[in-house]
Amino acid sequence: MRYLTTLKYIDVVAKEGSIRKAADRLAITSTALNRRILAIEDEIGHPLFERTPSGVRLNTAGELFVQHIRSQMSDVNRVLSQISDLSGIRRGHVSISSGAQTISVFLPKEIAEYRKKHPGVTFEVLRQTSQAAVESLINHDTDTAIIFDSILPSDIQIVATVTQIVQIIMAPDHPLANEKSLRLQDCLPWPILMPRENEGMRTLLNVGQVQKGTPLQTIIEADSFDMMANYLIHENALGFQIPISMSGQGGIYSHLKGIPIDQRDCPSGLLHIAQLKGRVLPVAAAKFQDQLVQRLNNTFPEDTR
Amino acid sequence: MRYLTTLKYIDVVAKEGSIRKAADRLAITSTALNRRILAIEDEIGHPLFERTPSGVRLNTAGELFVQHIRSQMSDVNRVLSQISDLSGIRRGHVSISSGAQTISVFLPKEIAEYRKKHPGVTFEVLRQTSQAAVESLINHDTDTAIIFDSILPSDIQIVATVTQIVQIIMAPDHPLANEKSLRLQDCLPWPILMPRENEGMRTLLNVGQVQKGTPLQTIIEADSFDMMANYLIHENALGFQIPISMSGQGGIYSHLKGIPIDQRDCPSGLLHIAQLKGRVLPVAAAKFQDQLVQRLNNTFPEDTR
DNA sequence: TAATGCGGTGCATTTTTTGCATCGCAGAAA
DNA sequence: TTTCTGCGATGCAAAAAATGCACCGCATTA
Repeated sequence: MRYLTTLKYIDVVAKEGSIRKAADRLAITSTALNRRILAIEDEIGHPLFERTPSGVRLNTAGELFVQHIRSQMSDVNRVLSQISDLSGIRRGHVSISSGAQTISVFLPKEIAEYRKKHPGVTFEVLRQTSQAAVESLINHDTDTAIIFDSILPSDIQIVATVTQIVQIIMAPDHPLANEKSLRLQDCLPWPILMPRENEGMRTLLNVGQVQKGTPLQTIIEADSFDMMANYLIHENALGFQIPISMSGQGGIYSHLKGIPIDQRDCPSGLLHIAQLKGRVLPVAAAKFQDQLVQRLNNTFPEDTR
Repeated sequence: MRYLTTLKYIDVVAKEGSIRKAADRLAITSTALNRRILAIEDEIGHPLFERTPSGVRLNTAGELFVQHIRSQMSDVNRVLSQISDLSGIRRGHVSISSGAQTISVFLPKEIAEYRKKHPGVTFEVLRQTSQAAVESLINHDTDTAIIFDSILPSDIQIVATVTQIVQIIMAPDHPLANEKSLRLQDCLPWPILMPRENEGMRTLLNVGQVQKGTPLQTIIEADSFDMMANYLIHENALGFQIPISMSGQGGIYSHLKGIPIDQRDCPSGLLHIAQLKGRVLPVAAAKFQDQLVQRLNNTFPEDTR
């Protein structure tokens, strides 16, 4: 969209923090870019950027304006895809923020299924922490997010929520593999693979550890659940995972055993589907989100609100 | 905003239904305008207008796009006024849809009070029927609306609601002037001034008339409540009005007597403050709306939800 | 059948945008 | 300290885009 170029330029400058760098990325001269910015600042009657010796930085007005720009640009895309829809074929692009828990098993299956129905739709999947996912939603970088966390800020709209009980995973020949439920004490003798601090699950586990003062022997801290799962094949250690990550057939998790932690030791977590509040999603994204919500509610119906 | 010119042009063309007329109004040549439209249609990859021998008309894609345009333009204004706010003074513009009931007494008072606090804010008041008010909200022609009607479509967000009992108004020396409450039967002997069909109040009165089969002697049908009120000074007739229209001191209503209709004959009406659902209002409009809501809730606290 | 009013197009002109060379300025490096 | 580097801003000429004029083809209407 030609009429959005200036806006796009401003957005890039804001992101790069330098007119020259942005100009480089946009394949134009810094002069041209600089003048466009001066022109629009003049039109608004208020500067948008603060000039520093090392570049530019958004001021308050700029923050407001850039936020507006992003919302406009994503709205244009939505309308454009709606218009494309009129010709029959569903085209579009969906971009998703996902936690490490759902990205490897759950999401590929859902995307594949959606693309069977609408081959014209393309996807973009970002693996992010909860905070990063929230930021991406706010910046209009992603349309929808799957977030494993208890609390979300108020400018995020929660579209669906299911409860996920944390499970302890281990090799199938592990001595604990036949228990029905495990307490944290039971894990003390074994080496532990722990999710990293900024993963939502770690928060839940911390509750248990702090409350009970249980000193788990953490031997590996990682932000990849797949890596941890694969490690369990080689050493008789214990890892953590939530049901949704293990739901698919095939893959590493079919060779592992998962046993729920006793609720007294570790609260169950909440898995949310979320989007930016008040935003109208592009058709493709909205439909895909619908599918996610339905799948979640059907797969984990125990959640009674 | 220069980058919005093309959008603005499209909006005008859509409204005028003709490129040449629109070009005239925009003070440019039809050629230039025509080419801008062709260019953007080309860019979108889909025509926005249907060409007829007598002009152009929006097609479905166009409808979608124009709606988007309007929302963009009003959002720009909101952001711009927010940016102005940063410099201290509150500037802005509020445009209001109002029914005939509130426009002459209630609104002027509220606007005057608001402007005492924020002299930089300008106002635009449209006297409209409920349906027209709803349309104006949807088209982003107005920011907020005061609507006297029972049901509103779902794309309108009701911000506040108060109950208004219909009153029968008359000269203070009218034989009925000392009653505490009146039934429709009591009005039969007197000439009646009736609001027009598309006023919300008429709907309420119809309920009573149809139910009871009461044949009122309507001598004047008008869409101006002020006109009807002024008429009552000259003939011993009866008119209708709701409390909010009479609340101010001074003006014609201080010389008239208002007596509530018995609830069995005429249901009480609902007065709503409403806006377009999902829309973020400009600061000035939002603040003014807040003031209206507070005033309404304070003046008519009987509404207990 | 002529006249009117509509949107679309070729071409010259005007306006806007861009790129190049260059300035002044403020930290970083020597 | 001085030098150097990288930043945004600006004057000027070239390139690109938007505009206006004259005109076309077409459908409706008087």
